[in-house]
Amino acid sequence: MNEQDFLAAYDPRDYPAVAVTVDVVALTIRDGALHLLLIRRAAPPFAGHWALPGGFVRPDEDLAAGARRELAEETGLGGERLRRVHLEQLATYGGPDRDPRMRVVSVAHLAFAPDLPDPVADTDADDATWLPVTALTSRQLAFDHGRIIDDGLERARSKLEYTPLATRFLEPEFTITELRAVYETVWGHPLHAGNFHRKVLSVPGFVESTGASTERGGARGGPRAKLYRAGDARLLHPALLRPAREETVR
Amino acid sequence: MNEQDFLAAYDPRDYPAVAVTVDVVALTIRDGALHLLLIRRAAPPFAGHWALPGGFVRPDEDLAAGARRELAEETGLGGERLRRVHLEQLATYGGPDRDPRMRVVSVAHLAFAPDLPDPVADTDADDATWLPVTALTSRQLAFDHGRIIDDGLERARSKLEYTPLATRFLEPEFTITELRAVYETVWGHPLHAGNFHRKVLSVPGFVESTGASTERGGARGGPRAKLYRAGDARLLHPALLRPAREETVR
DNA sequence: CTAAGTTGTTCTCAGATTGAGTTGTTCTCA
DNA sequence: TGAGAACAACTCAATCTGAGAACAACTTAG
Repeated sequence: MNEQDFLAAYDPRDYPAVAVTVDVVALTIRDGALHLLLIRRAAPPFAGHWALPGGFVRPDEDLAAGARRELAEETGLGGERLRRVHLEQLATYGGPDRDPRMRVVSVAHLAFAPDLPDPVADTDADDATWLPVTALTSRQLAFDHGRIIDDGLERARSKLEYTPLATRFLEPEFTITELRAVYETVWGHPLHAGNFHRKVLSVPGFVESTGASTERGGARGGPRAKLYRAGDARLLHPALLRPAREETVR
Repeated sequence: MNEQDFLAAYDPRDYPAVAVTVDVVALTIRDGALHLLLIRRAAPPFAGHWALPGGFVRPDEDLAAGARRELAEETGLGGERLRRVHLEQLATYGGPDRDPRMRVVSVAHLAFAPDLPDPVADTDADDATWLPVTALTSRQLAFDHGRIIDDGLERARSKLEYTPLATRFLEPEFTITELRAVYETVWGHPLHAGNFHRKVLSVPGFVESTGASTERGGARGGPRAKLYRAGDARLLHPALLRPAREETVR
């Protein structure tokens, strides 16, 4: 039987309930480290554990809209700054036993945000914070959120290779060094400054010059850096590949 | 309110019903052209239109298991040959008005299969066939399946760049020329035979030699080709990039 | 059986891209 | 004022890529 035949004869109330939620893996860079927005659960199951921000999709909203709403609620963000956050669908997690209470199919999303203020104290009991991704063990995480986060991090690392989305971690105007810092913290290892510079400027549409420079030199000296903004490319051609990790063959 | 609080106070029967289905974009190569498994709808809505194979997720099954089951039902495939089909999650489509009857959230999957027999006549009224992807206009497709197919094709094209999954379109033993033909039909343009050969053999873990050769030369002459099987790499390093299309910047 | 044409595989070579290091200059801090 | 930092540009060798040629092993047509 296929989907449509089934639906034709289907009374929703007769069927085992499935809940559809959206969850968000929201990443940002603070103090040179990759951080993740998490919520501390007050109630069981998994009381005291960390969980991804998320909730039910509302009847009138799109999945992406739901994810953006959840992000807005949890960060207190709105308007222009919310619109600048990159949001994409990550994957959907729907194993029968993800949640002990009922079947929950969760459409996970991935967000890249510039450094944001600490989440506002929400009306509900749970508290939200940005946590460094290195500070997490999967034991401290609710449900299968450890797995979702791992998938999100891997997706983020590979997205930086072939899209200009690294710019979404920064303010609209940035220096090449700031952009390199994004790559270094997401990929977790240092890059050659000169080669990175050359590459970024040579990929068409990655960045465009604003003509201006920073007001001051670097914190510990050095000349003022030129400022750039994101270009109009959606994809990087050629890509900016991360150096092969030792074990290319496994 | 977040997901977990909500669920704690939640009685499924009170909530607007959401149906969760899995759909499959199944691709194969027949006679040198990329084909897609489609089902002709008998009943409205979209009677007479083509639709992706799919159906409800069962209470006890995983999303991936549901997709594989749908694929098995529609192709009549089982056992070893079904296991060899590559299946991955594509994306989830859940706009409020996708289906005129009720809210349906559909988790689309993408499958790569070697050339398969024509689908068996199923018990239900609709008939299933492999159709060349070029023969489709979005008008002839039900729901938002045109969009899903487009996303699947683009994903397939890019997966060939950085994974060895092109081998999943072939039998377990294949020649380099057959592998090149997969790339050419999925990407839609010819590749340089010599360079392709060099590249495939130089990427660690892409293919390994069986030591054997084909029984006969090509249909119109030429030497026997060496046979290879898929190697153990999950990712191609370095990737096999498709030639940049003219408009890299848009 | 032979000739003509096709194809798998390996080379060659020029051009582009990459990795690594150097240089020069501008700036901050002590 | 001097020392150190860091932006930006450059150099050079190693590698990778695109394009084409060579050649032997095969096919079919005649």
